[in-house]
Amino acid sequence: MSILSPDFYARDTLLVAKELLGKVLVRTLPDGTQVKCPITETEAYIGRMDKACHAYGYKRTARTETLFAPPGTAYIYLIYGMYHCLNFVTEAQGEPAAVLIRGAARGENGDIIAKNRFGCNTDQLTAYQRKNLLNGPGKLCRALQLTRQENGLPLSGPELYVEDGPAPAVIHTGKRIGIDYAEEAADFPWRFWTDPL
DNA sequence: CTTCAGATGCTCT
DNA sequence: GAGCATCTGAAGA
Repeated sequence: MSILSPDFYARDTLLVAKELLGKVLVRTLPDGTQVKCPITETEAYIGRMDKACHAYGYKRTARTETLFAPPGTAYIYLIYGMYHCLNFVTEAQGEPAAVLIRGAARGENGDIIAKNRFGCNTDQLTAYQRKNLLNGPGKLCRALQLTRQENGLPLSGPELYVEDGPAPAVIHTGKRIGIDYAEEAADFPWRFWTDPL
């Protein structure tokens, strides 16, 4: 499998958000273990026109600085005081835009995910826990040990990158989650997800 | 299955 | 000081 290059990310954010579905997120943990997770849910944020984007109107602060980094950079921030969200910077450099990774499926070395989320082995999970391992941005970052320390990492690897993968047969589209404050942008249909694998 | 409250700390005004 | 791109456990239907 080939690693997606910066060229993949340096395109229209909505297109990248849709094409990321089915691609495989690869996280190399500090101990060297590689965990792989096919991406199942994404959202687009485009500073140029999107009041929900942290860098709306090209607002440049300490936090949004990463959104102005080259396409193919990881933007990770703390939300609600205790969870992290993983994004990939998109568009041409200087355009603050990104794709939020909201959900994924369990792939290679999935045992690590059960350990990080619930502190037990995969076969000890309840059916409910099994279905809710990676279906949210905070859960994903917890499972893959991603924090603000990993903010700004290039997606060219080795700590964090995306491999090519099969496009899903069906892509669902809808409103984004948790941005009711964003006025008209709250209704933009910029959330994309696949059927459960 | 559903709703609901609480946790918790960084960021910007 | 206010607000936030969320999650969990408890309680009710």
